[in-house]
Amino acid sequence: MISMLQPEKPVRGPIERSSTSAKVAEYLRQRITDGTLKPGQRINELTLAAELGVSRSPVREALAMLAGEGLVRVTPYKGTFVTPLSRERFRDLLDFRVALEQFAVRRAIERATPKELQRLAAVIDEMREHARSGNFLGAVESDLRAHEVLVSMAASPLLEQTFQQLLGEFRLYIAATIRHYEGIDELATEHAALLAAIRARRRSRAVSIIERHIVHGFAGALEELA
Amino acid sequence: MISMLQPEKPVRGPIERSSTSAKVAEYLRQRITDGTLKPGQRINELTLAAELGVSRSPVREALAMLAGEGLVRVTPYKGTFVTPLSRERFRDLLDFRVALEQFAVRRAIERATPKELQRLAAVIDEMREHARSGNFLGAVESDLRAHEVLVSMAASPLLEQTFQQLLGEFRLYIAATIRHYEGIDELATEHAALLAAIRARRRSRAVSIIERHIVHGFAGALEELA
DNA sequence: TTGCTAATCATTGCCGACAATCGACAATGA
DNA sequence: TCATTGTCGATTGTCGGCAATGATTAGCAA
Repeated sequence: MISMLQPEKPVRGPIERSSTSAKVAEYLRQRITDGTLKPGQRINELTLAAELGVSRSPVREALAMLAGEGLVRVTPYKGTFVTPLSRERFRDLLDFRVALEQFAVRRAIERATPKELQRLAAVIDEMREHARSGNFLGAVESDLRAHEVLVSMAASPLLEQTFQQLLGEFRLYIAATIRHYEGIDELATEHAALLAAIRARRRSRAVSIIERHIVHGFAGALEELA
Repeated sequence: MISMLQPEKPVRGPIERSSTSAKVAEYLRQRITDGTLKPGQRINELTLAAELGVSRSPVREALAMLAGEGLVRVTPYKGTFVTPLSRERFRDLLDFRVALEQFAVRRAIERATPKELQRLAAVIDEMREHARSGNFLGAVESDLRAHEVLVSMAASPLLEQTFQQLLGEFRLYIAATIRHYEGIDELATEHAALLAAIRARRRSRAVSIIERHIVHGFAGALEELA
């Protein structure tokens, strides 16, 4: 079923691997971050190869790439496993994400263009609209997109790459704790406040808003995990 | 010449790939970070495989892992190349490194144990001794080790992994600009000041010291690059 | 039944070979 | 002279197979 392979996502890090293994890698990223492949689950090379209609070689290369990105763990002769969840890991992800986004905010204040700020505003509007109409998942997606836009405003490829990687793993936890999210109505409000602080170039205020937004937003999820 | 392969480094991220490809990966990391393989240089799979006495499969898997880590770039049917240097990239590395280490400093102030602080002090002594005896490379290595210790004090696996990755690429630039480093005598002094600030739990002071230390230390190198 | 040992099976690690593609150079034509 | 096209060698991408390792289960003895 080669048709299951998506047409090689154009924007995903610096990699442009030989279409086949690149497609397998992208396929696996999808399956991992959307929860089809669960944390800790084993990935059988032969099964996967048959499923995608390719041989094991590109599959193994794809797995090696994902191992390099940290999405899976490989134990020699035992197998490849989706990186498992843990409360400590989530705590670490949260803390590190706060650090990354604070950096993003500081840089955004220095170098964001009006156009980019406008784009962020548009995403926030979208978020507000989703919240108003009760579209829970839509609001969460908009929230994530807003964070991506914020990070892109920092104009740092390294930050961007690191954040994308982190966000991939982060989605695992979002998927696993989705029921613990409350107060999506506040999401847009908080983002709007952040945007205002960035526009006003109020560094310390913006930095503390983003921290509160992230920590507060996932406090419940952290509490209920394992 | 299988003997050229190092005995699978135990501490290097989450990976424990099937010894052979893991060894090849480690071998390549060495060659890349010590400058034997220069930025932009092509890596020939067949040559490398023959050189190490293995087949192309583990070589390709190793290259895929390094691609995931960002050390090399793969272009389909054209080849694998060591990630090239650029002034913009160095600028980005510096900025991002500052952000990471500032995070590390803040966390270290909160949770560093006396034992860890003592270990850092020992490395600084070592650094001072190297500088005094004119051991240039030794002092630079001690400096890097001090930064690693600092980062480890933050007790954040994500930070640690990200920093290690960044440091790998950073070494490329250090190797390329090694002649532009002056004032190694000040290195130990600056680290000592940082350690004192951490011990005194003076957050903002420690954060600004680490920033100055990094930015100032590589200003000359940045200037002279390309 | 329980615990240990050994054989069996599934799965991964590695290899050699073949197909696909690229880059360079020569041949052709305007 | 220059651009275009065709060919060839080199290199990469993929495949199927075999060996090595780990997990499972069957067999046996206490």
